[in-house]
Amino acid sequence: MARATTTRADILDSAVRLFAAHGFRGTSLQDIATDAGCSKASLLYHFTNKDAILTELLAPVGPEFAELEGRLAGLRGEEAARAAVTGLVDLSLRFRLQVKILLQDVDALINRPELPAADHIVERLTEALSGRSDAPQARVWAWMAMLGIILTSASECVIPEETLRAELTRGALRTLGLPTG
Amino acid sequence: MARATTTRADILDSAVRLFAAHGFRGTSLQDIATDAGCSKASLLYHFTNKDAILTELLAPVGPEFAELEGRLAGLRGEEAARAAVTGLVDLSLRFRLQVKILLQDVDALINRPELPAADHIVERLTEALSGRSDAPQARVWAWMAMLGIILTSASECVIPEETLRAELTRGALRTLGLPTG
DNA sequence: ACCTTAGCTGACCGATCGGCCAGTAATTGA
DNA sequence: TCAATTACTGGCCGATCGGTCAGCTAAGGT
Repeated sequence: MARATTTRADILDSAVRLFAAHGFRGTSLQDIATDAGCSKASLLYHFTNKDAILTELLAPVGPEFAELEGRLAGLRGEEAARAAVTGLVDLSLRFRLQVKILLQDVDALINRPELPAADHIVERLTEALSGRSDAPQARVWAWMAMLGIILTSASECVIPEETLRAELTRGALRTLGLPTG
Repeated sequence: MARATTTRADILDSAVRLFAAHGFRGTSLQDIATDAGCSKASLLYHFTNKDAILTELLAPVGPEFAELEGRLAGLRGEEAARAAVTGLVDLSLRFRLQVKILLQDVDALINRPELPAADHIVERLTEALSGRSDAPQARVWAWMAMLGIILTSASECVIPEETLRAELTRGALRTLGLPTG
């Protein structure tokens, strides 16, 4: 019988927190080992290499995502769209730490002194929507609109610029609950 | 009179493309120098260090963002929200390469084999919205909704989960142009 | 013709990285 | 009791990183 050690679980716990805090590349094996209270060599005894740790952390996401895709295949039109939205919301909330790993490197760059804090724009948007900056739904919509605009513009390169400009504006206004007139 | 050399401009041109393709950390000084057709030492003759290159690339974004914030300060309510949206769309499209730098590390992680390609869900959403997968506005809205959900969920940690779940769903449905019933 | 300077380079440096390996201590089943 | 296995470690390795430096070359001003 194997001894009831918690080292392996400790490593995974430390890794997911450090990856989420400093990014995958920004976290060294020594960082993880120190945080987990073991040696770097012990870490590489439990995992073949650094990548294997990330792989194991992301492993549960894949099948769940595939299941959602399978569910969508049997649906059409508005029903499919609604299922996709609720499924994505559910997955995003259940794997928040994993998503935060993906986001970390973006944060590190967005918080550079040459760039303005994105929070300022979100704050303005939230105030504009609610008059008060602490209304939860206004904050969520403001974040969604801002991230939707900024990140979609970088991902969608095949669409003509004018079309993209018009549709990004329409989509964001609708996200905020404003008429697209 | 100084000689009309293009090395400095070549370096900036190579850097922005390589940063956008492989991320800041994923691009070495040697990579940039090779692409620009000069030595690494020459690169460090024109720029004090690696960070200075990124700083210069991001420099034009800051003032423009600040100007947008200033414009928003003089507006209220729906007018402010509309100005924020059109301003954000404009900035995002004008600094697409810079935004792509921020996004690159996310792409590198999202394209791991354990994670499903996000494009699949976008494809399903687009089909659900339009019946045809090549309708430009449907693709844009699908991307906006997906990125809005996933990334907002990681950014908004203070809001109670149930509120977040409800508002993410409402916001995404509105982005897609669907009733939030 | 000569000096200054801008532009550029190869060689090198210390630090840090992921990863390897021989060896050790402790627990286990026989 | 003892060999085998598990868990773990310190020390080391090669590679790569960002960055430095002395020195070369050629263009310009005088």
